[in-house]
Amino acid sequence: MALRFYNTLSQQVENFTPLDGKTVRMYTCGPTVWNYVHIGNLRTFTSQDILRRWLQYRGYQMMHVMNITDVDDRIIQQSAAAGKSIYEYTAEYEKAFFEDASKVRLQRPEKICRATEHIEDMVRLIQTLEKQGFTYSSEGSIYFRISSFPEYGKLAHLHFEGLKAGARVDSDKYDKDNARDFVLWKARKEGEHFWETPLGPGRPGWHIECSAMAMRYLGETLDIHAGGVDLIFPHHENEVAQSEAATGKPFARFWIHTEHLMVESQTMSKSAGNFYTLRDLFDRGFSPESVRYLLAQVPYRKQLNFTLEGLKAAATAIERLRNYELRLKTTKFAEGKNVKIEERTAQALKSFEEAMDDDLNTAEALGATFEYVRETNTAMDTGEFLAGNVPAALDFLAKFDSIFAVLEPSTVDQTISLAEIEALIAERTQAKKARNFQRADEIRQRLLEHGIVVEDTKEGVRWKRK
RNA sequence: GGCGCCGUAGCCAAGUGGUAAGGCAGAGGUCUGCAAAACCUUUAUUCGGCGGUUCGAAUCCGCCCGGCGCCUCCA
Repeated sequence: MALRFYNTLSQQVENFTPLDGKTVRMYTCGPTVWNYVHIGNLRTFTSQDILRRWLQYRGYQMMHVMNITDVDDRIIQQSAAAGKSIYEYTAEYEKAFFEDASKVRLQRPEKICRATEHIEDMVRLIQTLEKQGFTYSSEGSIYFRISSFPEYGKLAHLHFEGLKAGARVDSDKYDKDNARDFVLWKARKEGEHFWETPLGPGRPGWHIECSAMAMRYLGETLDIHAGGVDLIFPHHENEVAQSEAATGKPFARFWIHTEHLMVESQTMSKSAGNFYTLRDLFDRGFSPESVRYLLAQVPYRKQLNFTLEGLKAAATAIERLRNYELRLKTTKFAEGKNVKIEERTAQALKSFEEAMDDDLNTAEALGATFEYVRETNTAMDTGEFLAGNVPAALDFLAKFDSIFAVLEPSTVDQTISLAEIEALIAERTQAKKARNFQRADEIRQRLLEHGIVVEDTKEGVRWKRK
């Protein structure tokens, strides 16, 4: 079966191929850098990371653009409260975002772009819309007239015909013809950051940045546009309207949206305030890999219930995979190659790939992986697994990790050197030979304090980092 | 009111017409000086409830119950 994704636009799973057959041009809505990102944000970014990793696995080149929203109402408000310029204020959170992103092993998009550095692109796009009659001005602000774009609502599948203008929204405080019209350019307000432009002094509306930057770097029609489900309306809907009104071409072929997560079965939102940041979880002793694993294990289109118990389970599951990898790398298997096991390895890889091709079914992909691990562990116990089977097994594991990226431990104790570890282990082996188990256990305990676990196997001692 | 999603073992979760993957936790066992690791056995005759369609349904249809989302800033 071909690679396929659920497309919000069609509400169906569709086969995916990039327009030019080679390079996937993808735009994702990045963070608004007004605060630390929380795990809800990270779920979306992690699912997009899995998406881009899988596209690359399938042989495509990536041209992935992610924006940084560094000017909006909250930023203006918060920076003013902190007595900083918006640039000073957002620099701190942008830096924190990239630190967090790298902790959970998000690949860096090919292009990162800041809204404040693309004001000219936005102005030009607004001018194009003005010339074509899609806009109107009111008190220095410029609005998009949704009644001029008949397909408005096609992404979010909302139908507005029956609704009276202003029926649901308090339109008094806006100088809009229709309450659902949205602002492209906001007139300057006293004390607020503004740009002097041909449109007059002011700042961009929220939606225009994504259209302007996406089209600037990716052209008028993107292969994929992704974000969290809450962005479908109005953000993405408005992007569709303004972009397609300007170009007359489809803005994005695939719209891929990640479901929200819940925390301990409660809804989570910035406004509700019940959210964890990555830093909170590190403080509780959880590793970045555990967070990544937990976020990645539930398919992106399903709500994920984030719990601390789930994080512990994730940590244990990762341990199991690491132990398996260690066993593959350290065991002296009998010579030869078991054909049945080679076939089983190929089959496991195929199951893994088919699961990922199927709209990124990570749960199924993990199932295929663990099933294989259990079966080959058994084969190792019975001696059926031979030295010649190791390369293919390691290859499968490497492929798994090229997507999930959890096998490499991220915390390494630097207070003890390799030489010291080896020396202590040698001493312990001697102590054991002399049946001085007290000394042997003492050494094992001491190493454990450095996060090193010593294991006695049939073939001798081996150690690993916890 | 409109649109959409979900409800599978203690927890997480796959499976969308052919007789319940996987992970974690629990119990027992093998191995071990003790551990660790690994393996084995065990844990849902059943998939929110009630009807219907079918040779056959967790999977399709109807109704009901429960949870969530969007229609307003939000990943």
